[in-house]
Amino acid sequence: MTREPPSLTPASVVPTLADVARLAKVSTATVSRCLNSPDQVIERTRARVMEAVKDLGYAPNFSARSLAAKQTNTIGAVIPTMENAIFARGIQAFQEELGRHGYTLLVASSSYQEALEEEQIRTLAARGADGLLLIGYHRADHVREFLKARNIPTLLAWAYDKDGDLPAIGFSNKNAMADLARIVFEKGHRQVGMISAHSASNDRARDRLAGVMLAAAEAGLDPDRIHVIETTYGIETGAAAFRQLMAWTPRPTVVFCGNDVLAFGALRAAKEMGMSVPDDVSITGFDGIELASFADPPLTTVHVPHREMGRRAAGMLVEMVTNRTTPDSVELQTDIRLRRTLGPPPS
Amino acid sequence: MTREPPSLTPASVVPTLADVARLAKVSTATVSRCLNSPDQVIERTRARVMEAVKDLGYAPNFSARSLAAKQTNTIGAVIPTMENAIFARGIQAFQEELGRHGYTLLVASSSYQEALEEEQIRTLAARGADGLLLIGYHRADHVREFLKARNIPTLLAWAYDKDGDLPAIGFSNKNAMADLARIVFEKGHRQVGMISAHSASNDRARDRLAGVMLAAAEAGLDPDRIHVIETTYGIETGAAAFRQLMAWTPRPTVVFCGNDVLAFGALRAAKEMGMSVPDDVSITGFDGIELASFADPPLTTVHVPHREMGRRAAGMLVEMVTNRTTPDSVELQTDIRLRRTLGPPPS
DNA sequence: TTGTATGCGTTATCAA
DNA sequence: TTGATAACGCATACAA
Repeated sequence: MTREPPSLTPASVVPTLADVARLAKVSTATVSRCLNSPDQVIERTRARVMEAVKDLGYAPNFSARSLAAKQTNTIGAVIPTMENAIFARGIQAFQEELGRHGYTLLVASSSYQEALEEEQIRTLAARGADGLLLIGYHRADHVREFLKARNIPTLLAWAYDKDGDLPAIGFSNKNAMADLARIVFEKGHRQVGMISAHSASNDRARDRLAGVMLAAAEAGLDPDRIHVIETTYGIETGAAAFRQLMAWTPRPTVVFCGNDVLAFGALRAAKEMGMSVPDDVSITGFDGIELASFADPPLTTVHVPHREMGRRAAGMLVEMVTNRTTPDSVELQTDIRLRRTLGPPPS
Repeated sequence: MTREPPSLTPASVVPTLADVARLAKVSTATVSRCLNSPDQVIERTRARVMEAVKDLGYAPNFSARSLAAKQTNTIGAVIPTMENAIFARGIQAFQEELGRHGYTLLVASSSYQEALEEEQIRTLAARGADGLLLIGYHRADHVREFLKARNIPTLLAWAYDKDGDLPAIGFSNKNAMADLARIVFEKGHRQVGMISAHSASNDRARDRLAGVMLAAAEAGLDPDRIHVIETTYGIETGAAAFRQLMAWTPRPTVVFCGNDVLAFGALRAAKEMGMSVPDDVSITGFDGIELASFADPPLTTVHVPHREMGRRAAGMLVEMVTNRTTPDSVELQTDIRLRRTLGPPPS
């Protein structure tokens, strides 16, 4: 290691504010102003400073800036998993819009585990996230309190409840699923199966199930006749659940799936069992992933505007963070995509 | 705004080291040691400190820690887009493994635009990312120099070149595609189309194209007879490219697609044109996304171990960051999934 | 409009 | 084993 000279020159590998100030022959305060509120400094000196900035290739040290300014320009998001295309898609749009506002995204994932989500929330808070995006309403009380205590602007997505205690952007999972279920019951289905995500710590899953139940009740169906299997996210698990459902007597003529990936699994299992969809059994999904229309046969599902949700969530959160305001929740519209996996029950 | 008392009590909303030190009646240095190198402090005092930490719900301020320690425990990644399932999947695994090592992931996306990627790299550097994950080899010289100058450990993924100047974990896009193409040519195809991602700033796309060309040459095909269309990522663009290709004379009997999503688009277009796959035309993909086997008919493609790549990339990067070492590049194996979209050419 | 000086919450060096 | 105390790089209140 060679000894460095006493730093008359900008010797360091990465230049600092002081280096710029020295080169431009101004104080560090002026340099700082040039970068953060350029209008507060006269044209002439600003030009000089900016040139020094460029010459040195200076970029502000983020940690120092955050420490001094008490804000990180970072938004944290905790999602179940990026492997789920709907979150990947929404988060991508979220991140793009965040970028336009000068914010950076810090993502963490919970793998659908409540305890992990909590840990991630704390981590993001410790990292000084200026705001947080979380999925759905379900959350332990102490987590809500933590959020309150730290006073971190928090927005929920992928769910909407006009009476929720935190602002949200999303849709009514219950109503959306109920709308689909009504169409299904109108076709005459009376033997019903459902493959749901684990609902214990997942209000979206619960609400979708509730939607089916609601429509069933309206159609005069005995809720006890609806056989529900809860399983983890995945094609294989969806397939396994479908097989279980088909062993039930009387055998369901329709299987509602809590999301499109589970539906893909059900579809595969049906094919493997030699069943024809929709002649022997109808299958529906939820989410409207792009590939749903490529299934064989194309999948009936509820389409959700994931990108729009992500994009607008970013706008809302930036607003919340910059103005310390609490916006009204936003309800997005979903729409039903009727495709060939849904038909009348076999006669 | 009410005036705060001179802070005899831990008045602040979020507790600091000093608060903990005061409560535990030790110096801040000791508290810091308890957290970072617990073995340097005697059991008795450590217990006292830890209790204070718990009582106050203290969590270290990340910015301050980073500033003082000159490391952020953050790894940055710039990917084209999370909407591409292969990156979502790989990054998810990357992030999980990173978490196990105590690192946090900062993701940015370039939307497949070279200039944007550069900007994101600079942003991540300014944020003090301890290490960087980038996709593929293609990069402007000044970006490579920037990385060198800042001395940021950088790992490349989704590509492998034993002579590359930066360590990488991935596979040979050229060889993988050539292997597939050889099988295709053995089936007798002589009229060839290819739908490729834009290759100007994308070495993976270039290499896949080169793979087809290599196999074609081996099969004694005139490279000029291979019609290539470059397009942006997406189902619709894939479909449009396919239609163009089918207008070519003589009409291709096989269409290689640079990735599975483009192949899905080609499949859709074929169906819309009333063409039968593979009787009228064969179609192949690349990536092996999970839903490829659900296409109608199921898609022949090259399967890449995305999760493994992400997971191991995390391990390598952490190693690079902690030990300031440069690992050997790792070559992963891909495998060909022959499915029904590939058949012999129509007779 | 610009400069001075202080503080942000940690880590780390050096003594004790 | 522990405690003072000086960085770390920047923002900002206050002064000039």
